[in-house]
Amino acid sequence: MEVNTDLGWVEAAGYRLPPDPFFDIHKTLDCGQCFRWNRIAPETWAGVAGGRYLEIRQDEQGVLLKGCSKDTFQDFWRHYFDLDVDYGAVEALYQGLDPRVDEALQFGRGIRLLRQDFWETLISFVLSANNNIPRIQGLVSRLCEAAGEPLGEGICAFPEPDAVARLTETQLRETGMGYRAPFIQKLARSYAAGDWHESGWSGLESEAVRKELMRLPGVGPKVANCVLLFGLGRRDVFPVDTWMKKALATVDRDKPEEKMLLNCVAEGGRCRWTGYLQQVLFYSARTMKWEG
DNA sequence: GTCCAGGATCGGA
DNA sequence: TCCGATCATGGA
Repeated sequence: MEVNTDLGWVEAAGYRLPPDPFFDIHKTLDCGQCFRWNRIAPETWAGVAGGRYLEIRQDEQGVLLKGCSKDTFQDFWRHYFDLDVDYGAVEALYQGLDPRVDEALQFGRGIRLLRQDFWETLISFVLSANNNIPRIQGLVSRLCEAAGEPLGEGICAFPEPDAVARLTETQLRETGMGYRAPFIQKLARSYAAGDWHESGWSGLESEAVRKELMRLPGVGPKVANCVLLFGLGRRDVFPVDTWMKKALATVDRDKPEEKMLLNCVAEGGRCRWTGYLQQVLFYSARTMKWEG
């Protein structure tokens, strides 16, 4: 018997996915994991990934990938949106362990961890250092305009390593990236030259890959974890940024019911899906401006 | 004017 | 190993 692995179906307007509480495109695209999606209407986002432009809409009928064929969905977007992972089961791993975690899980329900391109994720998160999300989006956008392949109507793909390597430091600084320009230039030159490649890390544990990433210019502990989580599909890492520090500062370390947060940050707290927990906590902390 | 943003790097203790 | 100063930029 043939197994039907279709997740949705083709309509005149594009590819349709039925309503799913564990796929909210607004939370997914607005939770700080990606920088190339813009909300162009209350229900619609436009973005570029893998050299493809997409408009995606969510309403009572579910999610619509506009103008998307079945093949394009199966070949690319299905994997990009991580649609073969059961996020209900992931959420269940952390329910009932900590009141603050429960709140964040409910608030962030619908977030999916995107499987983004490694090179784009690396550059984007090096630019993210000591920066805010709207400004990071602007930097990435201007870098794409400066060196990315045009896709039409002022839309450009994320630039290939050699295209970035061809930019002068002055051209890089014109995007507004400031002191991060030398980092980006060194990364592009070494990567384009084939000095290193992420395929060499496929057999390594996440902690070992993290050490390799941290040898690269502009990559510290936090950026390395974000690249692992969003660009290498490693879900067993827990990036700690300023928002996470604010959230953690409100934890009463003497309350055993709030140990979950601390355990996930601690070395011994690593588990297969702690990256998802981190993401819903980050989304809650940033959106609701957790202070204490 | 000061503070902050999905921090990293550097020099010195 | 750990700590503080410094690093562009722009919005609040």
